[in-house]
Amino acid sequence: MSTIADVAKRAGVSKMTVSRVVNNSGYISQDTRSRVEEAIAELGYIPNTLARSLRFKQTQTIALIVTDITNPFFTTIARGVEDTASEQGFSVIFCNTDESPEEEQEYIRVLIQKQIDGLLLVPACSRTESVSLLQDKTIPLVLLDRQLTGQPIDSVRCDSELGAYCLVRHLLDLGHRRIAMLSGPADVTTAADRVAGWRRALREAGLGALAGLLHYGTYSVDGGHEMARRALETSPRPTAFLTANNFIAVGAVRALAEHGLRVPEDMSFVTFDDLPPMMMIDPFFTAAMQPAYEMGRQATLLLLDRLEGRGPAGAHEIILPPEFVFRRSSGPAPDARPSEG
Amino acid sequence: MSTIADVAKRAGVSKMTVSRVVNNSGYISQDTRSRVEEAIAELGYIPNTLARSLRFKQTQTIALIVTDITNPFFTTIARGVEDTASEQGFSVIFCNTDESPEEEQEYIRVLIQKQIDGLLLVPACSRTESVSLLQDKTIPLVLLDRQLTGQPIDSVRCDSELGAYCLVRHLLDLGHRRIAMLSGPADVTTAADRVAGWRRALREAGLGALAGLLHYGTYSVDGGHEMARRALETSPRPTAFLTANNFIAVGAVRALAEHGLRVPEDMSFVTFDDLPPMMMIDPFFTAAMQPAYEMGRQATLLLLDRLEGRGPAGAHEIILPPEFVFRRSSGPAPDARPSEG
DNA sequence: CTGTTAGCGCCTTCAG
DNA sequence: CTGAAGGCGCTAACAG
Repeated sequence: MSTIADVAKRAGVSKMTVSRVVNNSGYISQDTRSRVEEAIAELGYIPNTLARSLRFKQTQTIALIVTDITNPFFTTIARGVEDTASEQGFSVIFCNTDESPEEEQEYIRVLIQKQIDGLLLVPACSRTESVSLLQDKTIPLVLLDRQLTGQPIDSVRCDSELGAYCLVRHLLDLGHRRIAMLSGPADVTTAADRVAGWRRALREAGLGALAGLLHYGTYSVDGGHEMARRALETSPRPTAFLTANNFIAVGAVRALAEHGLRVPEDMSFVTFDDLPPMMMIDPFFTAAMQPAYEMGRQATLLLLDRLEGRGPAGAHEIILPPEFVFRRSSGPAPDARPSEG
Repeated sequence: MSTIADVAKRAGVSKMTVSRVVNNSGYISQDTRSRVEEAIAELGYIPNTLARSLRFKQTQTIALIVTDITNPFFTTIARGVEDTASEQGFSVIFCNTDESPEEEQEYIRVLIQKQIDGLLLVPACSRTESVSLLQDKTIPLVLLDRQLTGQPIDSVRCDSELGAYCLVRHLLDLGHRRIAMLSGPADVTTAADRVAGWRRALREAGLGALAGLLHYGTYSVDGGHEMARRALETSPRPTAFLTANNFIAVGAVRALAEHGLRVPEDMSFVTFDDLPPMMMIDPFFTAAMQPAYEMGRQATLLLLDRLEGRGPAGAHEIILPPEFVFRRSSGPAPDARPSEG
């Protein structure tokens, strides 16, 4: 691994001169410049960013921490982040917490050690311990998708309350009255917001009695499966499900199949997050789609602004609207259907 | 951002003593140790890994470059890599080339600048330019999934030739005789290997005339769509498709639907890579599944061995077998079916 | 236009 | 058991 000193010696100049050539700064005679460039080529010299960062106290690197790297929603966010960051000459370190606050804390520690310039975080829970580390160090932070309790922090998310509200309205319009909510963890803000939207729509429709209709679980296939089983045991049985993310939806559909129930004939179905279009053979779910790529992009732009001391004073909240697709998974409520005889 | 000097001053000791406490090295009296620990806690001191790496000339960081981060096959590999690396105290930088050799070259450059200790690479093409940079610097390299032409390099991959061979045998057993191959880019080794397995199975079955049956394209939904369209124009039309990855499979299924063809009645279908089980409502494809997580894990273990100068002399090739699932997408050939009247 | 000095934060080496 | 000096590779600030 040749260093700037090796190049300098070979070209018969000082290290400073080499540095100037490499960074195109200051005045250099054409003659020495080409001698230096020649030496660089001969040695295959590649500058050491570490040393540079040590001087500049900045690494041109940001990190993105998500809770589940297998979820296409988050990989799409990741693409938005990566594309936007690299446009501006920043590298991204991706981390995956598996929804564990402890892992999150540990990653944040390591990332601070690595001197990242800023962090994009999908928090594993709404508690605020892990980010206090960052705030002590005044490392800019932008929250993605989920919020934290307590003081306001820059954040980019999709309007979950509205999304849930509209999905429920759609079901109400189809004649459904018993609409179960299969949500995420109670201490994750997106789950709480989606419950709030569901609740509002039902209340407005005069359906205040929600006993047995609300279920909390994990944002996973197993979570969806388990909540659906619970929901199917209630009596009278719901005629429609609202699921709070794509994994929950898949788990719930499996549970329905195990019970021999058809969608939408026996159970209508609406969900947050579509399945990845790439992998979809048969588009099926009525869904509130979150603009994942755009969320990643906006969050990165905001963070990079903060790095340069720009952007609005105080915490900035960017809330993007969901898009809706209406497909086969939602149909009329059984008792709202024309009789079949 | 407090430094080791700040802690030293506050504890009334030298920087060296703080360093020894932080790294648990050398002898320290219990008294000074607790004084130092107290100062660390008060200042929220977190060591600067950059400075450390500059001294040690190693960063405890490896990188993984894949060609398509939206493909679940690669994200599963990524999980295997991340889990294994962090077990051993290494961080991972993930990069995405979008199948572009230029992006690949650029990433490798940046990663060398960042002083990564080693690289896991899914090459965008079989040419060898981009990795020569690494070899100059003697940075350990392990290839994943795909190989390069020329000199042998440590690599971990799945047996593509065998996988394709077995899938075609399955189709032959079902009575198919015209089996089209929809493969990836001709200059990607996995695509070539899968073609080779297809070819061998057909040759052994005495079906040497392959005119019009072999198609090369990109590893994408569009690629699959386009190859399937081409394949459907040939006459006589094939009765079965072998697709070289999951995206090609999805694109091909869509093309079939557009032509009003049913699977498997009008066209049988086998593929490499399953769709992600997480996202699957209706398991459908007969597939050769590559052990993605295990590939990531094995590759990382090999790379970490190399970092410590361990492992077999010469290039080490780890070839894992595919697993097979037989599902609804493949059925008897039309003319092999019992007549229906 | 080019070179020298000094220091980013850390740790190895060698004295106390 | 603890500390002082020096250097990892790079560049800003100041000479020349």
